[in-house]
Amino acid sequence: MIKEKRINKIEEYIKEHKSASLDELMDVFKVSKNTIRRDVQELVERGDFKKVYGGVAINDEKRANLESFHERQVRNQTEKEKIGKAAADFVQDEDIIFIDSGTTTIEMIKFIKNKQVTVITNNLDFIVRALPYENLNVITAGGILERKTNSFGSLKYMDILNAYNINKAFMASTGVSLTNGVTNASPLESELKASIVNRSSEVFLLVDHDKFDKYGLMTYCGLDKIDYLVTDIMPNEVYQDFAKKNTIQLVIAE
Amino acid sequence: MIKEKRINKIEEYIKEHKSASLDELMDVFKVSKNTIRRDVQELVERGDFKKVYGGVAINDEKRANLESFHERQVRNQTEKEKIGKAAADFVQDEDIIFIDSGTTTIEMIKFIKNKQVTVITNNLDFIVRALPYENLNVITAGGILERKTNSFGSLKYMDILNAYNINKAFMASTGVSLTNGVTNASPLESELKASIVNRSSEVFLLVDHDKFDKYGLMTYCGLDKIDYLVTDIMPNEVYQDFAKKNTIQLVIAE
DNA sequence: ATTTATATGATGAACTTTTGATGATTTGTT
DNA sequence: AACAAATCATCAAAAGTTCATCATATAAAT
Repeated sequence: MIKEKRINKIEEYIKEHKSASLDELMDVFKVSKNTIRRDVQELVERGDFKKVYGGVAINDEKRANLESFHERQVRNQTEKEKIGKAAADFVQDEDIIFIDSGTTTIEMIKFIKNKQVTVITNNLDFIVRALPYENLNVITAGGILERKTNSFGSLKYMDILNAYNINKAFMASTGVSLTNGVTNASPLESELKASIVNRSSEVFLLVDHDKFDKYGLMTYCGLDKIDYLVTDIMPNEVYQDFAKKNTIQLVIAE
Repeated sequence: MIKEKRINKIEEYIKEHKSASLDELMDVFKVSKNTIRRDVQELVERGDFKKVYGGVAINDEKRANLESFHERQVRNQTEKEKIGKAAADFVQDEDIIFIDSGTTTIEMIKFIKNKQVTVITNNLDFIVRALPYENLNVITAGGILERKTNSFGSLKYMDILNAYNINKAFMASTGVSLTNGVTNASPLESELKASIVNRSSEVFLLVDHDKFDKYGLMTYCGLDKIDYLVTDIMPNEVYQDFAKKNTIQLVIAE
């Protein structure tokens, strides 16, 4: 087994057991104590763990932080990345775009990070991941931090949205259906989303295939308000017909 | 299988397993180690992966991102932490406080993380570090992301500030002097800061000793507007006199 | 069908990283 | 203070890498 893999396994092991002695790790991974020591040292330097005499333990200060960023989006990762890429292809230099909260929309960062765009977003993960790329002009309307979605929920209609003419809005949703339209789970965010959809010249909806025929607590716009529906699998005929009738362009990623 | 397809499969494989040894890939994809090596090299050049000894692993760019948060403030760390603690001692449950941007104010997080407070802040580092503590109700006015300070610079007076009656404002400064008052370097933030100082019932200024008798680009309030001056070394008599005359309470940390 | 370009596999020499062993030093416990 | 365990520093063997070269196979273009 290569070192990298072993270190990852050790990381998992410690996370599972909350702590571990060096002898224990030595026994489980069948390498010398010396090697374990070096591996542990590396893990400690990465910041998730702290060294204790004779062993290693999780550093819970940073733990919660890291997990919220690292381990969150896993379900359908590759699909989401594909959808994000397909959507990002529509972004051009000088655009003023809105990026909704959600795990699909955040994947767009990888594909627009070198473009010259103004991004308006309430998505905290996106903001943090945009930090290294100075060409991205990032603006947020602010509001109350919602930890469920790592986003800011607006209290009321925000002035900042009036100041910018949003070109393209990239929206997410917890469920899409013909009868209930585009829905999400957070009342605080609905008003903002609805307002964005109305103001943006072009509206993109990014949803993976298993969001169809489902719906969440609040409807923030009808499906007919969408201009581009970006997803990973061609939806059934009912949606295809609806798209044709309402001039919604279906974009199937990859 | 065509090269492109194989490379994509390898990409998926590595993503799924977090890392892989060359031998492992050789075995799975039934090509020579030489080819695997070339494929891996290409994947590494694309940026998502890094080469490790004996194999390849995912390039955890998120980790680098987070490091920029943790490793940034180093100058006068201990002093700043002390000042942060001294200031945090004034924070009580149910307070509505404002936390300014800056490396001193952010230290307060460690000492208020278990209190029941509403925090209004434009300090992005603070927001991120407050994520794990659900008892902290975090609100931001938003605005344009300024990478120099990792904070949001407001465009204009924000409604959100009217909605909350800020109890205690914990302000930072790049320089303090009797003649120039309390100054900072960012024009975008000055207006917000001035408005906060006016609205908050109690104003705390957190500065370490080497900020005295210096001044920055913009003055956002006179020194007399401050109610508590929290620092690490007792300032000279001129400041002591001024404090006495203007009922400013000097707080010397530790 | 022939040429051309690209992709692959095999080999070997020089080089680098990783590992476990050893012994000296530090740290925690009684 | 005395003891045992843990850590650190150093070193040589083992495993892995890089690079160049060459032969072969496959795909694309004419």
